[in-house]
Amino acid sequence: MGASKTDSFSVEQNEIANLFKALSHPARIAIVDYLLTVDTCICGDIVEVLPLAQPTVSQHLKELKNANIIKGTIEGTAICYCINPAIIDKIENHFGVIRQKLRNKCC
Amino acid sequence: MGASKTDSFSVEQNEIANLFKALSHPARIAIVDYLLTVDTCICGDIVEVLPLAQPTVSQHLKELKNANIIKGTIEGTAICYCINPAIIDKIENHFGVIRQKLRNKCC
DNA sequence: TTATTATATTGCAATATTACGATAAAACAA
DNA sequence: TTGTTTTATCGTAATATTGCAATATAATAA
Repeated sequence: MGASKTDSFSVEQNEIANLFKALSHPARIAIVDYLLTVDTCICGDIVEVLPLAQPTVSQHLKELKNANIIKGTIEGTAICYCINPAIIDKIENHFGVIRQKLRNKCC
Repeated sequence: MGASKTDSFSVEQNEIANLFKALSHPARIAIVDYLLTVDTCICGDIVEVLPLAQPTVSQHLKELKNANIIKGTIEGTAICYCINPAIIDKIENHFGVIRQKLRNKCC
């Protein structure tokens, strides 16, 4: 076949997998990194920072937006991007739960 | 083209992206979930738990092993799987750094 | 030795992702 | 209006991922 058997897994498992999928490309990690290097939101210079063509960057930004990892607000001709802190909390919490469960185990 | 432009990004960005890629499929999330539901390591019943054929499960386990997220030790005819706590720490730390940086920002 | 059991690998088809040129759309300036 | 700038979308080629039947391998049991 080729397509993931999404229906065979829980909503939670699919949700967290999709979050990780959004972060599973170095260009998208680089975008998040860049948004974190500056003190404010970034208006319209993301394309210049990445070693990729503009349509490719736009596509990566779209995936990060769809995963709710970044938010974009229109600001004149440019678009201002910000990281969504709630999603970072969610992922961090996911690993916190894993850590808790690992404490009760031995390997 | 089609292939990721891996060389254009830093080693760190590729590393963390590969970690997330290993966790970007619901079957692999389900495997990690399952390994966490029991108190000890699991010897040879992962295939029965997942709604996928044995070769597919084997492939997903291989990807988790390659990403260093789980470890497998041969135990007779079966293989015992465990989560690697160090990797969980690494990912959790990654988000801890992000959270710290987010504190200095406004959106 | 021959079974049996558990896991891995091979090969392939279906689908998804990545990248980018060309083009469109949206907002503003002159 | 026309031009400029910025971002999005379309179309398509190259590559990667997913899933599984068939088969191979490895360890033990009889």
